Amino acid sequence: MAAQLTRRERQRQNTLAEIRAAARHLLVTQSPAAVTINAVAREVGMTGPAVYHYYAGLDDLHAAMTTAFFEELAGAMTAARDACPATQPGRRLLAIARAMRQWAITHRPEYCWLFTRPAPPADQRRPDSPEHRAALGFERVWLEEAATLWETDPFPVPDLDELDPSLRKQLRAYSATTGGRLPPEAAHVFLTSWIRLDGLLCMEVLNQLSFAFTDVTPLFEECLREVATKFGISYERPV
Amino acid sequence: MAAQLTRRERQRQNTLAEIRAAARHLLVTQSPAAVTINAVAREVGMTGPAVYHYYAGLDDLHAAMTTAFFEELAGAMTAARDACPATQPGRRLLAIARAMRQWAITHRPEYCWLFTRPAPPADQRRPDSPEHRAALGFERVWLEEAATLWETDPFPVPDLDELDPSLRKQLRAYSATTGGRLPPEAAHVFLTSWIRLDGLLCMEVLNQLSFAFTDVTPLFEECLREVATKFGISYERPV
DNA sequence: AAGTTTGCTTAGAGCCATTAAGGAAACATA
DNA sequence: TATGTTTCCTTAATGGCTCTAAGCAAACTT
Repeated sequence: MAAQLTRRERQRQNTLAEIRAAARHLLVTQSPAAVTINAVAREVGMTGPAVYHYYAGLDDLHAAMTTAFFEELAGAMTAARDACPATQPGRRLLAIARAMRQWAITHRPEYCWLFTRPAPPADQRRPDSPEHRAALGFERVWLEEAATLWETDPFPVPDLDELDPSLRKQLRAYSATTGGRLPPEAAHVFLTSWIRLDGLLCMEVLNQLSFAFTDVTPLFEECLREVATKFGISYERPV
Repeated sequence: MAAQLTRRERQRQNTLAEIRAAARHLLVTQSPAAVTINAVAREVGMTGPAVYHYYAGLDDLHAAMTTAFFEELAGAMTAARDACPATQPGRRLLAIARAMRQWAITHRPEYCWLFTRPAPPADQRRPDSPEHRAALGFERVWLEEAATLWETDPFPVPDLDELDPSLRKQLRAYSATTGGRLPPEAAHVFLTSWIRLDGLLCMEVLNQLSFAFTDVTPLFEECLREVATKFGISYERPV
């Protein structure tokens, strides 16, 4: 399909990627604040205003970075998933979680970027922006596998009637967004597991655990073991 | 003790506080990026360079904000704690956790600020900076109460020998920093509980849960119930 | 009453984002 | 091949930012 592009269009795509790479390089080697139009321009050997021919402004460049990071992260997760047989969604789920942390700690600035980017409240987002679509694609990897697990080998769920009414309502709403693949009570297990894993990861990459921990891996594996229990799958040590 | 200060020194303290207030106002009403020396100066009716007579620069002002936020948060937690009798550390622990979330969601920009401020790795911090001392004071509220609970009514702990060796080592090191008030196995319960509560809070304030939840309160209370179980204390509904 | 400290001012260097205007090269077309 | 158009990039300029330097005036000290 690249061959279908004209020479000019290919050049343009190259430059777009080069600019993104320069921006990422600045993020990783310096800081989020160092990702400026001018600094990026210097990095690729242009003047500042030239960058505006490729990205509409700083916000647009930032959004492109976010999109690229989400896609790369989701790619790492699906790759790890596909290394396990599709007949074992439990193992796949663990593989996905581990790949996610692996990407997060080997690309800490990028993961922090994703986490701390100013996320507007749900009611004022552009659901069709590439950024949002990439974020959805990322979320869906874990969701899809949990749904498959639920369908092939249902895990124990809490009694809906014993949950807080407000929570029940929210779970029903979320269940609907999965097209009913996960009923509300299964969504509860799914979401709380997700929150525990991602909450831990969030604290780790944001350096909020260094007051007590130098290596969070065993903590993550412990968390994973508990999540495995919740999902009714057997925990296996990482290879 | 305020009376012991000269008139000038009192004026100076007033201006320092006024500048901090203006900075906070900008943070809350605009964004973290809006907290600039010039904008703050405008807010208090000075020119930019005048602010440098009060704070050494933007970083210094930011650090002062962080310190003030930590102190206010710790204050809210101790106040809630002291509303419960000291003879019931379990109830106090719950009160502290709820006060922490309450402050976090009523002062969301400030809590995000604390969480996402670029925290340098543990090995390159100034342990005697006001910022660091305030952060310690905040952490200690929860720690002290857990230690008291442990001393008066020890909670169930995991077998140290069954923990990952690396984790064991880290727990021992952390236990030492508590002056031995919490042995390593109790520190494990303490730290994992902390991480679950704070991890959830982190995701909430960073808007990472809005894809599924509009009201995180029942989720937090569920989490608190599990934490209560871990600590062997009775969960009680919030008043 | 004179000297010192303090609190502010303006001026200025050097970043930054962004827009406007224009030149040169590449491409398309007559 | 000559002409027109699109594309890429430039410089210039506006205005915001951090921060330093120099200096004035009021307030304190002696």
